Amino acid sequence: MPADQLRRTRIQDLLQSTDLNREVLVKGWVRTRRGNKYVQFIALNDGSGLATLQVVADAEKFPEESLKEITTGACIAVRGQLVASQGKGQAVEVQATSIEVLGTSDPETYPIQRRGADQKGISLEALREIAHLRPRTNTFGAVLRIRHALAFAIHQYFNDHGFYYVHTPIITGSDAEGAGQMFRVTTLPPEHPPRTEDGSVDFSQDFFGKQTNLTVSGQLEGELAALALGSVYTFGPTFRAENSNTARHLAEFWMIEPEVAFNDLADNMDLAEDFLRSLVKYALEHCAADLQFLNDTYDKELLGRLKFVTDNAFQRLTYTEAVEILKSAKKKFEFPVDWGTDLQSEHERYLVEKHFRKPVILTNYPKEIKAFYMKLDDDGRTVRAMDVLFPGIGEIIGGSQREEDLAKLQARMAEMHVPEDELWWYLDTRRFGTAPHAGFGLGFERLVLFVTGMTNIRDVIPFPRFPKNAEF
RNA sequence: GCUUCCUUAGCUCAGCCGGUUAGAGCAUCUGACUGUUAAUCAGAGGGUCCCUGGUUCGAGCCCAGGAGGGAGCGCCA
Repeated sequence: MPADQLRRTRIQDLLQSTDLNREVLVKGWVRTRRGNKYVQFIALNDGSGLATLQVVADAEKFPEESLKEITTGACIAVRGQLVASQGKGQAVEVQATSIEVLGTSDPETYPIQRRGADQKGISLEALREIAHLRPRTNTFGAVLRIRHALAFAIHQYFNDHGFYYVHTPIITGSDAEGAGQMFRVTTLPPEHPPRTEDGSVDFSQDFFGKQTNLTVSGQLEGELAALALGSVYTFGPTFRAENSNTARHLAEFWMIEPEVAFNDLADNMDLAEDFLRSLVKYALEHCAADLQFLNDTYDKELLGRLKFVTDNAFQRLTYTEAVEILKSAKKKFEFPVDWGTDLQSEHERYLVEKHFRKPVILTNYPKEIKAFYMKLDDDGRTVRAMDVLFPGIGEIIGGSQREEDLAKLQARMAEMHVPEDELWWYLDTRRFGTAPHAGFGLGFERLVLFVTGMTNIRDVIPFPRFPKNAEF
């Protein structure tokens, strides 16, 4: 094949190739270059995997002066022979015949230099300041590949189980979804918005002719779709304008929300558990090298924890049973446990990490501490809610069987001061062919947190959005 | 939003009781070395000690205010 018709090969594919002594073309970013006046070695990475390809440049073809621009961070295209390696660190390498520098990288100012001996390298906090370059690191390459694999596995799971992917709106006309503070969407001039006669902002002149916000949940629209298509799910961005400063919250995050007609709470738990387990299993099977790297680098118990989730049933118990366990626990809690109040992080962590030592599904919470749309239990005190609690993460899933009875739903809305007129379309589902149904929300980044073993949610999304930060 | 800790070279960090010209490792640059792979060895350059004000003969260090960051909590996914 003529050289100029040669097509680029992904480095990951080359490293697994047994078809040696052929001409190849690779393109990627230089991790390191080292050597002497006779031979130079370039470690090249193209993002197709964690491992680098060793490119060998002999001095007879490449005098050292010609390699000046091949510095850490530079982008190069290499033609050469794929050969068995003479060195010990790799099975194959590329003996270069030509190297083209596609993009230089000033070594004095490129911030991601190779990590040296006896030092920790750039901290995750420092990398957050250079989020535009951090995908070049081993850690973020691994996290982003795993994030992709999990997203793919989610679609595959639902497709294989007869679910339809519905696209719920990102801009919503409702501000009564009950899931938190919303970001306003408007095209009105911020300095001098049009006013009505009573002095308030005249949103009838806004783009949509009314107040609009970014969605905090696709659930209500998901319920509409489930009551037509049977089994559906959403997977999209979600926005919360809460001033949350924690390692588990983002202002912009991705949420997966399955909703299934005719499912009750037990079906909902079965779905959540099987779903989570299959996603973890997918990652273990398809991201072995990246997970091994994260296990070795950050958390020696990561792989063990993931395998534990795939091999063991989650512990299911009611809120009432959990309160009894916590009350009889010897541990002194900062906040007292009492039936009717929501569990604190320390209580959830005790149940998951100390008492059961496995993922826990808590159900049947007091109605006062849960959303208006959850189905009332027969005792009139609790609702058919479920929270899935994971070690290190806390609440990874929140869901419920929904109240399908129109009168009971309206009564709950009145109790909780949810305006009926804004949700007339939602109530219509209970007027026309209502049906039992259930669903839940899974925070995608919390799933990625658990699977990667990262400890801050800002490190599992490419460009995190959180209070006081919308750079990049 | 609350509590608490932190901010010194590109990165990771020392810096004693407030006392001369600010320290290390790595990175970067220069040189040496015939296959390296956390390469090795020698040398060099590199500082708004987060900002503002104060105390003091003298502040990286003490005090006040501000900014930014981490951890924990609340809200939740």
